[in-house]
Amino acid sequence: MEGSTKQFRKRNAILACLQQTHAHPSAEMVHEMLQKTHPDISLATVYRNLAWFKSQGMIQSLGTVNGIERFDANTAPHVHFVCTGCSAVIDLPQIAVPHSLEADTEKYAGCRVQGCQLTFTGLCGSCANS
Amino acid sequence: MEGSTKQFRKRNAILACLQQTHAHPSAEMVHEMLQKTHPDISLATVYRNLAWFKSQGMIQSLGTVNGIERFDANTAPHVHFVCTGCSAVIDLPQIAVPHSLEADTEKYAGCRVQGCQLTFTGLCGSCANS
DNA sequence: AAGAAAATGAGAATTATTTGCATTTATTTT
DNA sequence: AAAATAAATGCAAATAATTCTCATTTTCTT
Repeated sequence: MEGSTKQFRKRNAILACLQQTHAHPSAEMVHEMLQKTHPDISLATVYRNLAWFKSQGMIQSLGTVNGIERFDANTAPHVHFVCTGCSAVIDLPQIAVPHSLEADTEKYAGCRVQGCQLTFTGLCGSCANS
Repeated sequence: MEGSTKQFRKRNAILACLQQTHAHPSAEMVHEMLQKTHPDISLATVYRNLAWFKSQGMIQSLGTVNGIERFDANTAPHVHFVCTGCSAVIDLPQIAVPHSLEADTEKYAGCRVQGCQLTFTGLCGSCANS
């Protein structure tokens, strides 16, 4: 056997695309980025595979920005900044949500916390100067 | 003149509806809640007025839960918990995002922060026991 | 009361996303 | 290695939340 060299070529391309960018792309952005190397990939396949990776916990969704869902291959919890001008999403790996807030949430809401998302909004550097 | 008693009756009803609930309703939930008192209100009017209140900064959007936008009459920044089981949204007024994180964000992302949203996800009390 | 402006209802239009189904590609079995 | 099975894909149609158009009604101004 020669390994899994050719398995799931398009699926792999979609995941690789997400892993190689920091743009937190939408399905359509992923589709467009793949046009160069995989011009025959269908938008439905991109949607299907993003949903599949998400269900497997291999990627995460940031929710929607302007009604469009954005994805991130980095599944570790981390903070984001979303620009209301250009819809860019920027990672903030330097910032952490204090652990104690999770315990407080479980206490006050009587719930079991599984995830956490902190998003700052505003104008990015370029949009602030224009 | 007898005041503004009858002005914008439906618009007012929509805002009052949002202010009287802690359910963080969607447009359709607002429409349904209003059926009892305003059975002739149209869903388009609910959407239109929610968008208008939002543009005026009188309400805020929590973003989408399961692809559906949810609204909150409380415009003060506060933390939310979203149940992945029943899509309920719970306020956590007891919890605050440390102020320093905003300054850190501006520093690391080179941006101007205008808003902040912290959302915990997981299972609410009822959904955890089922 | 008349005229201007704003709000509304009804349904069509829009748009991101999902789905059905026939076909292609990969994996397993013999 | 060929046949049989399972998974992945493309295409186009279907969904579903939201927005928009336009004729009508309500409210505000004068």
